[in-house]
Amino acid sequence: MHPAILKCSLFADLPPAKIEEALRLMEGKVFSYKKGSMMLRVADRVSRFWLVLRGTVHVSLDEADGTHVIMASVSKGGTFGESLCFLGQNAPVYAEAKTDVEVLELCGDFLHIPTTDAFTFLLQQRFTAMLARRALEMNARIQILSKKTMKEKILHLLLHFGGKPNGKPFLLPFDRIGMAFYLGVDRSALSRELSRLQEEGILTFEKNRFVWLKS
Amino acid sequence: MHPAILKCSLFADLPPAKIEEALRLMEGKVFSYKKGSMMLRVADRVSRFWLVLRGTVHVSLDEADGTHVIMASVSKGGTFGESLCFLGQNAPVYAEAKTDVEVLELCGDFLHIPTTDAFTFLLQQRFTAMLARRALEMNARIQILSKKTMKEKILHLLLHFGGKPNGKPFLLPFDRIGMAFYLGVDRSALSRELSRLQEEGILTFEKNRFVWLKS
DNA sequence: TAATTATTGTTGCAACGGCAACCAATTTGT
DNA sequence: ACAAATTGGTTGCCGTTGCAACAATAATTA
Repeated sequence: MHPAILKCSLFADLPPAKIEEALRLMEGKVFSYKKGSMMLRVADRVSRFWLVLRGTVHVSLDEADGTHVIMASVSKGGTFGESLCFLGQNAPVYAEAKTDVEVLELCGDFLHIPTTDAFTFLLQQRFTAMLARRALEMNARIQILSKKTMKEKILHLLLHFGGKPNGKPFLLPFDRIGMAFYLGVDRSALSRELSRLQEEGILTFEKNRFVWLKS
Repeated sequence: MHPAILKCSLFADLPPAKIEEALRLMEGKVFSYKKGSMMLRVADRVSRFWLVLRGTVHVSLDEADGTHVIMASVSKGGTFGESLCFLGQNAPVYAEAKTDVEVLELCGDFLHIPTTDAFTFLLQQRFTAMLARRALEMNARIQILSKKTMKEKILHLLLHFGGKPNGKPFLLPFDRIGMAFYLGVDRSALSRELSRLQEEGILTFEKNRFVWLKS
């Protein structure tokens, strides 16, 4: 039983035996991918979704003009492909192992079968809740992306992931490139602005460890 | 039977009798609100969601610093509050009638009851599909918001809502303010850039009617 | 019809931030 | 241990765009 499984809201708080049962129901299989390999290609029909057990996966999209857009960066405990899986759509994106990764592949077929079995229904409910939470999460990102200045974007991101400015250090789930991507800004410009914020005495940081100084 | 109901994927293609049945199941009630009135306030417990029958609703959020952020602009056939409703969360946002509106209020309780009734299950499935599609839709918006230049944002928005550049005029579901909001840019800067695109011979427009000129 | 309000387009100014090029430090692989 | 690759920070340049103020229509209301 991999600990990352419990980080996913689908399986959180379930006793091991129930997790086994869930994995059977969802035909859970573990796969390993080498850094750089694809676990989902554009136009693939999606009928499963993925839970990342180890490493980082980038869900990306190549546009007509050749630009490469990272839609999501998923690491331990995170999932991707649920929406496409439920809809059974062809993928408009591809998923690439950014490091060596281990993923749990889950089949969504059980979501489309009516049931009165309490446990199966619980999993269906949790899946839908996951989609709902995902929508709220994306709302938060849209809110950040809509900010006009980089400073505002950064401060909102830190409040969102770091909670209240109470002097306690906290970790962001991004490296600089990932952070720049999430904010929709240039990496070097982000470094510049972060340094500026540090000079202003608003916060300090080192790598992805941040500390608020004053509110 | 209001025609806007059929624009919603929950009810699309259902015969009138089935729609009646669905509305009974979801305790559908029609409400009218005057322009400027609130149909959902911050911190309200959400156990219903809404389908807009007439007019436009803005889902907004007031931040600590006093700024006012429009999270969504919903008009005829559109819904809001589904995610919060399913999760039974308290609203982090409020919903305001931007014009006089008529909305259909729907109760989400039936979503949490296991069933083998084919029709009830169909509605549950459609609701989940709605959340999944919403996530994909938000993905598209995030993709647009992540563009670095306004020109790119505009062109992607138009491709997204107007389809292929085939010389046929198409309508955007925004006025300029709404469009600027969706793109996360300043309204007047948007007007300037649109005029520039027109000068460059890429497209023509008048109000919210646009035409691609060359690919 | 006159007055008011809403909507869209225009422009000057200043600065925010994208971009490229570079360096330093750390990590990875052989 | 060494080379190579990755990651993060710095800086100069200058184009893009936020912002404010205003003009011109169009739509609404008295």
